[in-house]
Amino acid sequence: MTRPPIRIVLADDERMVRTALRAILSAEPDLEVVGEAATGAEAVSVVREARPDVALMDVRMPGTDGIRATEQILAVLPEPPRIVVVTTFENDSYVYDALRAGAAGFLLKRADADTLVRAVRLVAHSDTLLFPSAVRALAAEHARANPAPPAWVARLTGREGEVLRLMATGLTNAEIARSMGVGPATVKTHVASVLAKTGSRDRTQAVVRAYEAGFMNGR
Amino acid sequence: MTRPPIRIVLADDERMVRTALRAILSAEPDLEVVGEAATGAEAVSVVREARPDVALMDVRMPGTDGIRATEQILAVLPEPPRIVVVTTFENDSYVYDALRAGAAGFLLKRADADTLVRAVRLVAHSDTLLFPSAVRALAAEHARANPAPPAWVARLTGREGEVLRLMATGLTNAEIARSMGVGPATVKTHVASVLAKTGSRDRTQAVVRAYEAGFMNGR
DNA sequence: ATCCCGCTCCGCCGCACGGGGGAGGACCGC
DNA sequence: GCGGTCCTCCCCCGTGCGGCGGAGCGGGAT
Repeated sequence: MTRPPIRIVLADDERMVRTALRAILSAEPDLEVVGEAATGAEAVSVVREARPDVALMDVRMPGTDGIRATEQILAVLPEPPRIVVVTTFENDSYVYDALRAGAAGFLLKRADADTLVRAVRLVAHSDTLLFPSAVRALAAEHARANPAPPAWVARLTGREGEVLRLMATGLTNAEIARSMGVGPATVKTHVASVLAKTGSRDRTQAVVRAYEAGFMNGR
Repeated sequence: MTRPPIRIVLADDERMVRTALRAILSAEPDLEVVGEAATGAEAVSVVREARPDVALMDVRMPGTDGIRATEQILAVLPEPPRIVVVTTFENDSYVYDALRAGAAGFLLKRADADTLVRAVRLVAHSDTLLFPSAVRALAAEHARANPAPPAWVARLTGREGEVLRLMATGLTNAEIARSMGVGPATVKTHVASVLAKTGSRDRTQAVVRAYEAGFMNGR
């Protein structure tokens, strides 16, 4: 069962990293590096030209980063490569973005050569492997849970934001006033502004908007 | 580089499934089925005896299901096997539970033999593979985003639940009444019950509770 | 047959809330 | 200096909301 070699594109802004990766991967007979890129934009065009099976994509790159490049590749190409996103720290928020962008895999730079090779073979050969729709669903849920905040969030002034947060904990105007150390009339003014800017008629609607907008994420 | 064979335990309540899995896996020289179990409890004891490298765990089993068995195995054994959870439908809520329980992999029953074998080799050989802490973090976030609903959720009657959902979209009592096809007085009664059962004084507080309790997950 | 519960309504009352005004002071940029 | 924004606070008024008590009706349990 001899398969054609796995075609790989490397995208990393540091030449040394690319060289190291190429050395590791080229040592395997079934792997073949067919292109390199130093920027996100370059990665997109190189992938479009070389049509690899797998792309190793660094997150931090000048210009368009690896995440955006991943999005663009998956959006543009009809049969995109499996994209493995590479980063240094595992607890990066990049992880979520990478999965959401459609990355097939996620790899740490500190990974040893064996792990790297195995990961490449894995994503290349598997149509749907270990975490098929599961990860996708989790990432989608993450996206649903952390949507892009609406425009009105930015328009809220500092005080109005405070008031909205307190509103969204179920406090009355009087309680908010005490909590903020101002008069009730002031709170009423801020509440009115919040209602206007959020397009709500109720404080209840404003609270709903706050939650739906992810404004209350983090207490 | 000849390694010792990968020791595998199969846990599935259907004998035919176990037989089929054993047939597929035994055909590979580097795989060895060292035990079978038909229930979750049995799986725990068999794994404890046989000390396999990998356990294929069906979710639906009489008594303790695969998820609980996974939890117990990982909690009890010092060097637990890599557990691959097997189920029929990929959009099961089991997926989240499996990942949260600490399953190393997730496999669909419709997977072909090649995928199955590859998955087993994969989880067996990899200390930390493609989605190391990423999946764990996502699953943890899922757990945080979907906490166990408070007791009052169960106490709500059907109508009260409907009213709460409509409240939590920012509707007034009159609008809820129209939306439900009942009189405003009826809605007031239900609202009062909801406030009492949720321990809220406001409709606003009730809405907050609804969101915090994950009551509004899914629009 | 009885009780309990859920769903459906009614009236009355007090009040926090929201709308519509206005006003003064602090800060910033042109 | 002057306009703009933000924060602060005031009054009046209408009303949606929530608390209280009561009532009829149907179904399931005992």
